[in-house]
Order: sequence, then C-alpha cells, then structure tokens
Amino acid sequence: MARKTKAEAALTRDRIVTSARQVFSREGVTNTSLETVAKEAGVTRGAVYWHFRDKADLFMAVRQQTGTLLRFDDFRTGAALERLEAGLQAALDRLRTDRQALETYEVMLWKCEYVGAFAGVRKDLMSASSLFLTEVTELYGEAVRMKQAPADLDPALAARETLCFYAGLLKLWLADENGVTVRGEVRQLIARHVAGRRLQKAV
Amino acid sequence: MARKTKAEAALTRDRIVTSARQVFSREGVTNTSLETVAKEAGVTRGAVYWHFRDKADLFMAVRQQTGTLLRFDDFRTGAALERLEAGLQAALDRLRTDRQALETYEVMLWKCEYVGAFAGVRKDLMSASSLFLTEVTELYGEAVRMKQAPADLDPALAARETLCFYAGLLKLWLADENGVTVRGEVRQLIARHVAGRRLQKAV
DNA sequence: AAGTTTACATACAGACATGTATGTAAATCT
DNA sequence: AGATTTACATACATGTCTGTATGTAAACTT
Repeated sequence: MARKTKAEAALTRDRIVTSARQVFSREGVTNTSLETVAKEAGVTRGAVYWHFRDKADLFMAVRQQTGTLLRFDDFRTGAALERLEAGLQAALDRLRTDRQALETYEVMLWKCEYVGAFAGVRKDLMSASSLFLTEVTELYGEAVRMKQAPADLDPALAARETLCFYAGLLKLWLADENGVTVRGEVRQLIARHVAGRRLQKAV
Repeated sequence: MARKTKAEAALTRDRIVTSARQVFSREGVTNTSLETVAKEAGVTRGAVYWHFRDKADLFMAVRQQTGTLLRFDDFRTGAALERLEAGLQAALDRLRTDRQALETYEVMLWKCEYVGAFAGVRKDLMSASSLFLTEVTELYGEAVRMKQAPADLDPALAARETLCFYAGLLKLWLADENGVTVRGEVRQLIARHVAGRRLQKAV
C-alpha cells in the first residue's frame, strides 16, 4: 500500500474515530466489530490496528475527540449561581445541537459496558465527577460568601446533590427520545434546581 | 437425561437466573456467554435454552427476580414528604444490604448496552421513570395541599427534578466504590434533597 | 400400564471476531 | 539519492459463540 502523507494519515485516523462513534452508537461498543468500523471509514482493519491498539483504545479516542460537556471556565462573568446555571444549560444545549456530542454521550451512558478493559474508563468518569464536585463546591462556597445562597448551605453536600441531578439529567435526557420525562423541560429543570439553592427573601 | 420434577425444574431455572446475574455483573451482559452461565449454574446450555429463549429473555428474568427498588406504597403513614424520603432511603438501603439487588442494578446501569434486543429494555426503564413521575408528582401535590411544601411548588416539575436526582444518585452510588463522591453521604443527600422542597418558615 | 410430554444433555453446523504476521510503495530522513 | 520508516492492505491462524437438532430417561397423564 502506498504510504500516506502525515496529514492524510491524521485524516484517516479521524475518519476512523468518527466511524467508531457512529457504529458504537448504533450497535453498542461490545457488539461493534473493528471490521465494521474500518469498512465505514473506508479502510481495512489494518488501518485501525495501525492507529489504535484495540477497541478500548479507540473508545478513548472517541471520548477525546468529543471532549468534556461541562466547562464552567467558559463562564467567568456574573455571580456564582448564574455561572453554575449557565454551565449546566450550556452542557445540555450542546447535546441538542452537537450531534457528535450526542452520539458520544449516548454511547458512554447507554451503550457501553464498563467491564474488563473498560472498567478503567468508569474510574475516569468518577474522576470527572470529582472534578465536578470540586468546581461546584467552590461555586456554592462563593455563593454563600456573597450572600447569594443561605449561610447554612453546606457547599460540599449541595454540590453532591447537584452532581446527582446533573448525572441523572444527562442519562434521562439521552433516553427520553419522546420527550415525555425530561427532554421538554430541561431549561426549567436546571433553572429550578439552581433556584432551590438561592437565598429566599423572607415573606 | 432424566426428567426432573416440576419443583426441581423451577429450582434449576432459578439457579440459572442467579448465575446469569453474577456472570453479567462480572463480565457484562454482551460479553457473557450462555455457556459460562450454564456452567456456573451446574447445567449445560441445553437447560438454559430450555428455560429461556435467548440472552435477552434471561436478562428480563434477572430483572424480575430482583424486582423494583422503589416502592412508595410500602410507606403509607406520615406526611407526603416523609413518605417520599422514606421511599428513597429504603431504595438505597436495599442496595447496601441486598447483594442481589446490588448486582442487578449494577448490571442495568453500568454493564449493559441498550441496543438491538435490549433497546426495548431501555423503554421499560423509561416507563418505570414515568411511573416514578406519576407517584412523586402526586406526593408533591399532596405536600402542597397540606402546606408541607410552598404553594408555588410545581409538583410535576419538582418530581422531574427528583427523578433526575434519584437516577443520578443510583448510578453514582453504584460506581462510587471508594465512597469518595456520594456513597458516604447518601442519607444526608436524600434528606437534604427532600428538605429543599419543604416550606421554609419566614425568618 | 402404556403413552405422552418434560427437562434437560449432547452433538452439529456455521458465522464471526480477534490479533498478528507479512507485503509494499511512497513519504521522509540523512 | 539511497536508506529507512510509515501507513496502511492482505493473509493467516485460531478461538468462541449461537441456535438448533437430536437423544433419552424419568415424570405425568389417562
């Protein structure tokens, strides 16, 4: 086979990753054969094994290609609770508008078995959760200091609750294709969740 | 092979289901071969195919053997919010104390790919979510009527938020083997979540 | 008591996936 | 310009899983 240029090789690699994401989301990670991935990327398994060690490695690449949904650092203006809400809304917005992100997260949350070589990926996800906790705890701490949230709010505990809410929301949103449970009201849901942490004016 | 008595056959079937749950939770549903399930149940694949049509059918049996985690009807005394909290606490308690439930839910939430024959199971889960919504909406409605919750609480929306919280909590709890994110504080988390819906006394 | 059905074990046939080894022509290095 | 990698395609060797067909002895049925 004719050797490709470095740039061409990078394109090939990218096409493989894209193909993998699509096949994963159709057939599930375990049921996906690298033959199918290769075929839909317009290459042979040789190319796949050249670029990736095995399916788990390819799966990692799929995740990295999409990156993380939630990036609070994108919102550096406004009060803590507004930044929190904006971050959450942006994450869900991305699922709505970015098909790649949608597919990747559907694979991660509904079409992957975290066993064997993939058990480590689950630890990764838990690390991401820890990071989420750190950031949100910080935000809640700030909210308390700025009297945006009540003084008796425990930032660490509230952050854990928000993590649960967010994790569940993602999972349900992805499964709720008919919009019967949460898809139709994400916006209000997130707003409500954050509002629940806001200091209430005495009536 | 000698024919077994009806009662013996029922036992065999049960052993197969139990074995399936354990193998599923070790190796993931897709990676599980019915040969392994049979071997660990002390039978051959013949027995498995006699009792179940295929792996998906067996998976359903695993789910049914464990049943549902959350049963609000078990708590018929006390105010609505107390019943809600008791139900949620009981569900998580069951995960802690009932190994079978633990395995089954870990399989369902982390070790199953909802694709192909299993796509229908995901719809089942969403139906369960709808049921949850109905029940919890009703509870919140009652809480509002009894002035336990503020009048401006939207029962349907609050129920959806609780659903997200619960779904995320289950998923994170199962993954949090080291207790770093939520496992250590489930009790407080649930208490806090429900408390957030309670009518605040004016300060 | 004979006939029928049950509850499996065993055997068979075929499909499919994986990982590696090998080949090769062009890109890149020196 | 020659030597060396590179970026794959092809070929190979092997293991594994599935579904079904068939056999069989005991449990039920009538």
